[in-house]
Amino acid sequence: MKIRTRYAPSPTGRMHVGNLRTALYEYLIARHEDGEFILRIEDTDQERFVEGALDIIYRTLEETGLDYDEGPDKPGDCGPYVQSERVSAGIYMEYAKKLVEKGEAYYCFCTKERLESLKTTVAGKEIMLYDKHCLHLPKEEIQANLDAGMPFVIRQNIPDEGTTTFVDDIYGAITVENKELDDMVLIKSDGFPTYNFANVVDDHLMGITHVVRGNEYLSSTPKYIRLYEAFGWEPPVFVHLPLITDEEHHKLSKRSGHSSFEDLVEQGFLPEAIVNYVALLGWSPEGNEEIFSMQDLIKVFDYRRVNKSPAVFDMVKLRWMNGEYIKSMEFEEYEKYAMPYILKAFKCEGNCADTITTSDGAVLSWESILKILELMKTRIEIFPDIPEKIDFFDTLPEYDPAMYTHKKMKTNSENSLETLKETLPVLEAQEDYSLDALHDVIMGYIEKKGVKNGVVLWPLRTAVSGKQSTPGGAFEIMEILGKEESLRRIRIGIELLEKEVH
RNA sequence: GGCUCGUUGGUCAAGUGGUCAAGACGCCGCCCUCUCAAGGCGGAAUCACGAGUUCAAUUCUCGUACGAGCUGCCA
Repeated sequence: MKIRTRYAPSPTGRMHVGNLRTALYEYLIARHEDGEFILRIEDTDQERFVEGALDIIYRTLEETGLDYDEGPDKPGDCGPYVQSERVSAGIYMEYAKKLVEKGEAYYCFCTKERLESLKTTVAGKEIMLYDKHCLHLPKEEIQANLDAGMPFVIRQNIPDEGTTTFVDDIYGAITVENKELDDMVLIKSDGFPTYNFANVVDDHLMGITHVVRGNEYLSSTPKYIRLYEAFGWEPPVFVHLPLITDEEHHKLSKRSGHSSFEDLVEQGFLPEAIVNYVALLGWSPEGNEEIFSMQDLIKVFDYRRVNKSPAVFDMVKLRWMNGEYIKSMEFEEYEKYAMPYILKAFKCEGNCADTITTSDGAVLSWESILKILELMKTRIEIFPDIPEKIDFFDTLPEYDPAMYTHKKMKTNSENSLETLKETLPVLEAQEDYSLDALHDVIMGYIEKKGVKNGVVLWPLRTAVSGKQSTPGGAFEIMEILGKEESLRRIRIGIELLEKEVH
C-alpha cells in the first residue's frame, strides 16, 4: 500500500521550527517511499484563527520545498482539506452520531458551573476528570434537551476497566489504564469537532497510513486508539517525534530568537540550511554526511532512525551550516543575497549606480564592489554579518596608533613610520593598482629592504584599514580602495605615527 | 499529585553483552599566512546514579534522581 502522510497545521501564525520539522519528516517519509503527502488545515478553533496565517503556511511550504499532492489549493479525492469546510459538510457530526448510536459516545449537557465544581487542585495545578454524569441520562431526557435546543457536547465513552495499548514505531508499545483516560469532548458546543476527534476522522477518511506528530500527543494517543476501535477502523502507523528545546532544555520560545521559520529567514538564514539543520534534530543518517539537499534527504531518510530523546536547537551550529551553504553557492546566487548588505555598509540602500561613493568621499568601481563580495564569501555565516566586517571601506575608523606595534610581525611605531614613509613615494609613482601589480611593487621593495613581509605589510594594512583584522590583506584592500584613497589613508597613518614617535 | 516518555562530551549524535565509545558544531593548539577567514593537522571533553542478571554491562532488568509532555469545549 502506498504511504500517505499529512501535515495538519492550525492557522495560528508563523511556522514554529518544531512544526517545520514535523512537516519535513512527514514529507520525507512519504517521498522516500514514493508515497503521497497531503496538506490539511485544522482550523477548528475559531478563536485562535489568525488572519493571514494560511498564506504563511503556503509560503513556508513553498520556500522549504515541501510540495504536497493534495490540499486546499490542490484538489484530490479526499476534499475538502480545510476542516471548517468539512464541518459545513456535516462530516464530523455524522460520525459522532454513529458513535452515539453504538454507545461509544454520548451527549453531555453539563454546564460550565458543574464542570467547574468537578475541578480539583493538585500540586498547584487544576485537574478535572469528568464523572460520566450525562452518560446515565435517560433517553427521553436527552431527546427533550435536544428538542429544547439546550447546548450540548458529545463525549467519548471510555470504560473504567481494562487497559489500552498501542505500538509507536519510535517509542514502542505503550499501555495505559483506561481509568486514566478522560471522556474527552468530541464535538464542542459550537458544533465544531475538537482536534482529537477531527484528526482521527480525517486521517481515516483521507487514507493516512502514517500519523507523524510531536511527542506531546504520545500520552493521548490511547484515546485515539479507542476511537479507531469504536469505529471499527484500522489504526495507522504512529510515529511520534522527540521535542526540540532551547538551550535551557525548555520548549522553544519567542525570546530565544529561533521560534519560527520566518524569524530565521529574517535573521539571514537560507531556507535550505534551515531545512538541512532541522532534519538533523532528532534524526541521523547512517553515514557521517551532514550536508543534505532535499533530494539527498528523500533518498536517505529512514524514519526508523529517528531517536527518542529531546534535542536542543543550537543556533551556533545552524550558523555554521548556513556558512557552508554560502560557501558552496554559485557566485551569481550569492551576489543576489549578499549585495543588499554590501550596499547597506555604504549607506546607499536601493539605488546605487555603477559606482559607490564612500562616506570618506572615495569612489569605488563596480569591480571593487564585486571584489568585496568575493572576499566575504568565506568569511560570513549569515548575510547580516557583512556590514560590520566591511565598514572600514566606507570610512576609515579612528584608530589607536598602538595598533602599528605588533610583536609577532616585529613592528613598532618607528619602523612602521619608516615603512609608510618609504612606500608612500613608491605607491605614488605606481599607476596600476591591481592586486598583482601592487604585489610586485611592494614585494620588490621588501626584497630590496631585506625584511620580513610582515614588517611592511602589517603597517600598510593597518594604515589602509584602521582595523586590527580585516577581510583580505593590504593588497586586496588597496586594490579595492584605489590609488587616491589608499594614499590618503597612508598619509593619515604617517601623521598619526609622527605624533606618536615625537 | 497521577499518567506517559526520555537521560552517551557544552550541543547534535553513532554504536554495541567484550570497541582505544565514531563523526559534526563549538572550544584550544599547530601549520599555512601581512591580519581575519577558508583550508590542513592535532588536542581536551561523554555512557546521570544505585542495585541486580552475567565470566563480562554504556548496552538487559529494577529502582532513584533529573528533565519533558499530557492531565482544556487548544492543537
